[in-house]
Amino acid sequence: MTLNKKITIYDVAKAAGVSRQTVSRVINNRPDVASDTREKIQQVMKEFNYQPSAIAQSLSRQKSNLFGVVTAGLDYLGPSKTLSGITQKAEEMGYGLLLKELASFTNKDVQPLFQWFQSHQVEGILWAAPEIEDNRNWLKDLLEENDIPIIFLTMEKRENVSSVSIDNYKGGRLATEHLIEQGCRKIGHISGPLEWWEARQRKQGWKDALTEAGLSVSDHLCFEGNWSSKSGKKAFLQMIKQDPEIDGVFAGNDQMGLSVLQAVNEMGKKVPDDIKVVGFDNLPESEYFLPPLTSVHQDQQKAAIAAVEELARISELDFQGLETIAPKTILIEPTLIIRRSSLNS
Amino acid sequence: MTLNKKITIYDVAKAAGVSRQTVSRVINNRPDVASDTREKIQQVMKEFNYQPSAIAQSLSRQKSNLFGVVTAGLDYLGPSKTLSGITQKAEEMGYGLLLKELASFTNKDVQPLFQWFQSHQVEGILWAAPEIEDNRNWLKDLLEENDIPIIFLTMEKRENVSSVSIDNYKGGRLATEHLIEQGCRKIGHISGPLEWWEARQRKQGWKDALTEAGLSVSDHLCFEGNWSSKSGKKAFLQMIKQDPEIDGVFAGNDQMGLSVLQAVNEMGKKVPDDIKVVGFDNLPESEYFLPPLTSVHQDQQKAAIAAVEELARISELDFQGLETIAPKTILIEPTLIIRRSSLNS
DNA sequence: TTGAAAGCGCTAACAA
DNA sequence: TTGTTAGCGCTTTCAA
Repeated sequence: MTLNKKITIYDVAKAAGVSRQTVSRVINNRPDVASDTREKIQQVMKEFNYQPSAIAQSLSRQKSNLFGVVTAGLDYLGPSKTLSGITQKAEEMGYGLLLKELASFTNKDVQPLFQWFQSHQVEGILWAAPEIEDNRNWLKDLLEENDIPIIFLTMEKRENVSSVSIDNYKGGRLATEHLIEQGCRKIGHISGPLEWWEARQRKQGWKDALTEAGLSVSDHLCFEGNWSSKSGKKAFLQMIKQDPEIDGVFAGNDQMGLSVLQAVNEMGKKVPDDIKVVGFDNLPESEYFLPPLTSVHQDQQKAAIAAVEELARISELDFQGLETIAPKTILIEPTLIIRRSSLNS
Repeated sequence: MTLNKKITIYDVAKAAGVSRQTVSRVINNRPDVASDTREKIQQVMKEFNYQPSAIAQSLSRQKSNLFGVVTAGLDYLGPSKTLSGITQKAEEMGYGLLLKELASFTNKDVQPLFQWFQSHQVEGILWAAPEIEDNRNWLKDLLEENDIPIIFLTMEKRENVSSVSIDNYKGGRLATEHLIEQGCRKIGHISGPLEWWEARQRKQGWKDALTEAGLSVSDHLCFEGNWSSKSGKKAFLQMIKQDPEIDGVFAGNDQMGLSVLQAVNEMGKKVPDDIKVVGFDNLPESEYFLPPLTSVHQDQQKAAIAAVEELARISELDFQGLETIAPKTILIEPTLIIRRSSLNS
């Protein structure tokens, strides 16, 4: 009893000797069906291996049970961890996912994307691509034109939009304050690309921590990388040339932190004795660097879960026509994982 | 002219003073519309910001333009690189993607998943989760029951199923042969979990390379890890205890390779002078390990692209009712990236 | 507890 | 070149 023709509700109804509506009631677990009728129908459905068409249901109910997800840079660890959290939570809550990956981080032509989602009747959109440069400029237009609930992961707080972000500023402070506690007095920062909001936040955290501790924050203490190990090394070499007395480095991510470890080693100096290093992201491998790298841990999974929950809440209310949903900004706190690279021996 | 009520083809037709059919023709770029009629309609569509409902189109055409994607372990690098390739290529070819992530690698209850995809009328399925243990046991049942075209990424060759895989066996050989060339005579292997097909393949490549070179392949030369740096270190320590004369290690991935570097260092020995190391995966960071790690590079992007192309081909033919599509197994060749960890100084 | 009729938004087949 | 008629597979009234 397989394939050939697609089984429809009509086939089931006919075989069970009832009307399509009654079958529909069974599908939707309505109470108003005689129990023997129900059983009969269920049996036929099983026998035919019947699957109601989600498409027909969506059309009829005007409800798709689908969320749209926008990601970018899936070959990076952060975005895919976030996506993983989204898939798990969405599954748990019974939502399907339509996935789009931006071709580039700075893609600004988001119109087609929204139209596509709209035409597929998604009930909400999870925007899980990082905020870079002015790649949120379309937001104001969007808010007027678009009536699909949307939630952003990782972006600057805005009053009229819901978002869930890791507190990168806090992370920057945690890292820097720790280095200060460990006795560092000249703490450099290798930032991510400053078009990234996250990179700017981390840098600001570094800056404020230094200022509060009464330490100097001159420009030649911060160099910009592009997240890659290669760029981190280059930035570090420039930095150490400008100021050979640097005794602490806060790297914008672990990859750049890794290359600092390498560069220090090649200079014939020692981490942590001569220079202490802290990274960001807490890669699984960081524990195995030489020496193991202290790092700021951000729980992207947690952020993703919060985002899905909030979106479900919003879209549910939206569906019921309650328009008065106040946008909400959720911040997730990072934590510092301390390892040898930053500790006095 | 935004939102409020959803604009349908009917609204457009009325406003343009034509029938819905004619509008439909314009939507689908049919030639048989007078050019002034077409312009008029297009203008109305623009004015109303009209978007045809993909759901209604799917139902009517019996064609969704959607592929289903199954992934697992998105927080690992491999699966997300693969997924990234899939999204890019699918986008390029005009397919949307419905995404599901398996809760665990060894999930065997795939029935609901298939039913869900089926109910959404996906035109094909990309199975991008690794083959582990007997998590392909459902294949035989599936092939009978399921009529959706499906293509697997990374699995053992099977006559009746299409798949695209990296040639892991070849990768294992490349790594090992390279170590032999560099003069190693006692080459150990730290494998991934042997329930993984990929891990078994890499190991077999190692074994065969040794055998062909006339080197011994005793059991205490291979230990099993679980891909993590931690497990790699443990495996290496066991190995070196059993046979202190080991002068080369082929690690099943770069993470485990990394911890071998660490462990050797802690023993007071040197890589590559005392022990040479090769990894697998060629992580971006591997270039910055101490010393930089030689590694087998697998182009998952390429595999993903091939898979999408093949699936599109199959599903297209399938849609036309041509049932005679011979399953195809595509193998992608890995390459060896040579760095200091394996070179004579 | 069940069924008939209408409709979700669109397209295919046929006529005009 | 355009319109009419019938669906696609299901759900939602409303009536029986």
